[in-house]
Parts: sequence; structure tokens; C-alpha cells
Amino acid sequence: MMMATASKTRTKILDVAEDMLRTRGFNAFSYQDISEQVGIRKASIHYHFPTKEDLGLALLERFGADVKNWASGVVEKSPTEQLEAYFEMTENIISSTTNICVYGVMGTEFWTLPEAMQEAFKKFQRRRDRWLAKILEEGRAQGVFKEVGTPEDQATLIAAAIQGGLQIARSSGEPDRLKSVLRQVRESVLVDS
Amino acid sequence: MMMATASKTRTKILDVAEDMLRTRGFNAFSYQDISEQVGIRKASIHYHFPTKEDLGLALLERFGADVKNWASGVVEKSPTEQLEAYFEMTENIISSTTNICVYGVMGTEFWTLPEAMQEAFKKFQRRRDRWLAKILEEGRAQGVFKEVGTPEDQATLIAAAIQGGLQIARSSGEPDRLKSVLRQVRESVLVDS
DNA sequence: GTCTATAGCGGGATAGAC
DNA sequence: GTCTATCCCGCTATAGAC
Repeated sequence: MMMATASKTRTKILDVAEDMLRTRGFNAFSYQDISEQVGIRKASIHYHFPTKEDLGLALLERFGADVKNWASGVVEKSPTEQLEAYFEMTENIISSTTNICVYGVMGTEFWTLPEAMQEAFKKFQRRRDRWLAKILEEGRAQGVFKEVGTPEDQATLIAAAIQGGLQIARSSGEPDRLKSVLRQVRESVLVDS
Repeated sequence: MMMATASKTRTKILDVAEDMLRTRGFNAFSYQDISEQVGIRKASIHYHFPTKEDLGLALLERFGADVKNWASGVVEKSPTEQLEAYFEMTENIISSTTNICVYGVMGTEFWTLPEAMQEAFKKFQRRRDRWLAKILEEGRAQGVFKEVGTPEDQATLIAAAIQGGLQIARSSGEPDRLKSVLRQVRESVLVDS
């Protein structure tokens, strides 16, 4: 498998860009912003990522790999545990107070993104939805999840609720409202909760 | 009650700005964009809204009035009918395919907005949540809604799910996924659905 | 109220030295 | 790989004529 070279500077740039993407959105940070936090001049960033679109695609690629990695780390667990692990990961996002999930940011900015990023994002999003639907099917088969509508519908609800919940939690100044969402989702999924 | 003068041009500017806010976000449209659609020069827009922050605040003020108006139009209906009316309004947003709700846009762009807009948005958002919670309480009292967690938690879930659902529906290119969300929400709220 | 003209800034991006 | 210097563009905003 081809792997993009992961120099230290390149990684640092991606780290900083990811953080700003999550707090401000893709269009609201600049090469100048990155350069200040990384400690190199903005022209140097163009060496690693010629255009901002390249940077955005690299971010999406890395997100994809991170998610895959995370999923393979919990794949042996039970459906209930996998769902709880997913909730926990969600709560970690909000713990840095200003962050929200990539899905929400790009879902909102969607029509302002370069076409290649739109396509990459669609695939990225589809993977999440399929993963969720699969977990739900397994849980239903094992009798630990409620049968409420199709697994696909339920997966969409969960993804949507978490995505919106993160936004509400951070923009209302009440981070605990994400917990409200997770409580409700849990009740709607788990048998005898 | 003080009413900002609503000249025709001013209204037209707000209409165009609202549309672009919903499709692209607050930071991703310019006075130039507005001027092209309204048919006047961009300098003229500054006569009506000296700064972009003024324009943003005017938009939020109008949203508030619109919502109030809408709510007073359904206030006599039953909780179930009010909730259905709310769902229907949501579906109307997505019918123009590229639009999403203001809550989602500003929730995402939150930390890039001028402080006055952040405050105005918080209040705007709080009103929606209180409205939803009140409907849920009434429905429970009348025995037509399920008692799942607190009304506040459930209101947050519904708001979050719809907000996220609109984003997923439009960025996945499958507008019907909003329907999935609404189906699931309906099932989680209505008794014997 | 709308216009032309322009200031002033910050954005993405490139050239070429080191 | 990183630097300085620079280009071109679009943005918000203002000045002043009409």
C-alpha cells in the first residue's frame, strides 16, 4: 500500500490544521495561521501542500485512516461495547470545548469545498453510516438492541443526533448537552435500559 | 415596539443574504455576491448595513421574528400537530436541496462569528429548545407522547437530530435521509406509533 | 439612496536564493 | 526544506459626487 511520506513537519502541519478545521472550519483558517503555530513561514507550507485543496484532501485521508484504525481496535467487542466506545470517543471531542466533529464542519461547509473534497467527504461519511448500521444489525441479531425502524434509518438518526449535539453543546456554552443526546440515544437503542 | 424600517431594498438584501447564509455560511458570502443578485453596487449595501456584523445581527433578528410568527400560528394546535408542523417546516428547508438550517450553520461557524452575533445566536437557539421542551411536556401531560428521559433531554435530541440530519441529507446527496431521521424521531416520541 | 473610486488588509500561490 | 520577496486577487469598509 502506497503511503504518503510522513515527515515531522508535514505531520505537525496536519495536526495544527486539523485542530483549526475542528474549531473554525476549513475556510476560516489560513496558511498564515498554520505557519504561526508550526513555526515556519507560510511559503514553506506550500512545499508540503501546494494548494489548500491538497491540504484538505490529506486531512480527509488521515481521518479515514484514523477511523479505520479506531474501528479495528474495537471490532472484537460486543455491539453494546462498540456503541459505548463510539459515544466515549464523541465525548472526548467536546472535552476540548471548542471542537466539533469533522462531519459537522464539512457537512455545513459542503458547498464551499473543492469538488474533490466533496467527493472524498461523501465516501468518508458513507463509511461511518455503514459502520453504524452494521453494529445496529449485530445488536438486533443478538437481541440486545431494540428493533425500531430499519438499521439504516436508526444509524442516520444516531449520526445526525451526535453531529448536531456536538454543535449545540459547544455553541450553547453547555457542553453537558451532548450527554443529554447520548442518554436519549442510548435509551432508544438498548433493550431494557 | 420599535421596528427597523423595512425598505424594499433592505428586505431584498436580507432575502439574498439569508439564502446564501443557508447554502454557504456566514463567512462564505460577500457584499459583492449580494450586490450581484440584488442589482445594486456593493457600496450601496453598506448604506443599509454599515458592517457585515450589522447584517448578521439583522438576519438573526428577522429569524427570531419569523420563528415567533410561525409558532404563534400553530399555538392552538395539539402537541402532536405542532410537532408535525415543525417536521414539515424542516422538510421544506431541504426541498431547495442546497439549504440547511440556520442553527446548523451558525452552530458550526460559532467561533468565527463576532461576539454580538454569538450572543444573539445563543438566545435564538435557547428559544427553540424551550419551545420544543414545552411541546413535549404538553404531549406527555395529555398522554400522547412517550416519557423517555426528561423533556429537556428529549428536546435536545430532537433539535440535534434535525440539525445534523439536514446536514447529512444535503452533503450525502440523498435528501431522503432527513425523512429517515424524522421517522425515527416520530417513533421515539409518539405513543403507539 | 445609489453611484464611482479607492484605501487597506489578508488570502492563496509562485519564484528563486540558500 | 525553508527562507525572503512578491504577485494578484477578493474582501470589508470609507469618501465624496450625484
